Amino acid sequence: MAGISSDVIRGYNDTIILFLLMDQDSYGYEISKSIKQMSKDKYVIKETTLYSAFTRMEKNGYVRSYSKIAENGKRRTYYQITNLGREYYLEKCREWELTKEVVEHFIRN
Amino acid sequence: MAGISSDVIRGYNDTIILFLLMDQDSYGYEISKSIKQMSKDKYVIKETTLYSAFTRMEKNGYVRSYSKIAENGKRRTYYQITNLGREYYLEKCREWELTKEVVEHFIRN
DNA sequence: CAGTAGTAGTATGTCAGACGTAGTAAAGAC
DNA sequence: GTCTTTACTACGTCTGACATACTACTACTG
Repeated sequence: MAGISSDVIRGYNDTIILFLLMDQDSYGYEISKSIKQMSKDKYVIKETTLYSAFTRMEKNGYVRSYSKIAENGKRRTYYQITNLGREYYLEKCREWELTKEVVEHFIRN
Repeated sequence: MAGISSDVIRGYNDTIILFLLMDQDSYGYEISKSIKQMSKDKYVIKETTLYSAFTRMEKNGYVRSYSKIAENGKRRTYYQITNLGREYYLEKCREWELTKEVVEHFIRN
């Protein structure tokens, strides 16, 4: 078992992305690199998963997007977390604690 | 937030059910009661989710089913975990530990 | 100077798991 | 004699993740 299967992390991709937007705006490629790095290569988010998460979260009002020309002259789509996104993130964190507690009753080490 | 949303636990329903079959054979209704009780009402599995998990796991060779007439004279479908099911369960437990480690990097308390 | 790797995405369609709704049927509770 | 609990089955829908493919520009590499 090299990495993490998608169904396990399902429902937490949004949370992970929002976490990375808490302190500064960011864009797809950078976020995917951050996830890979922070998880020590244990989780590499798929591009399509990432970008569809952005679309969904923008629709839900958790993030806002804007275009910016980066230092290298290339256009990038940046994402900014909204207040609603921050609330959602914190709610998901509480939910995670609850889930963890429940699941661990059924795990044998 | 009363309970746990389905997408969070997704991918762990099979594991939870297999855990409850580790020590003795059981059937749908009993398993659903056990989950509710062990999670202190924090997680109540939907009937359709439970029974479709049985079907899937039987197809995958993780459980075996047989009909039995219970004390009360009613017919019940019992499920028994297989060796493959036990292996799968242990693999999911290891996966859970890994997932937990990864997700917690992105959770703020 | 061509080819490859990295950066930064978009488009389209498929699949699996969870769930909503509904229905069946028999036993026990009030 | 109706309501609740027990014990399922059938069918259709939705969502998130993913496979595949494509665009386009930059940097490096031999």
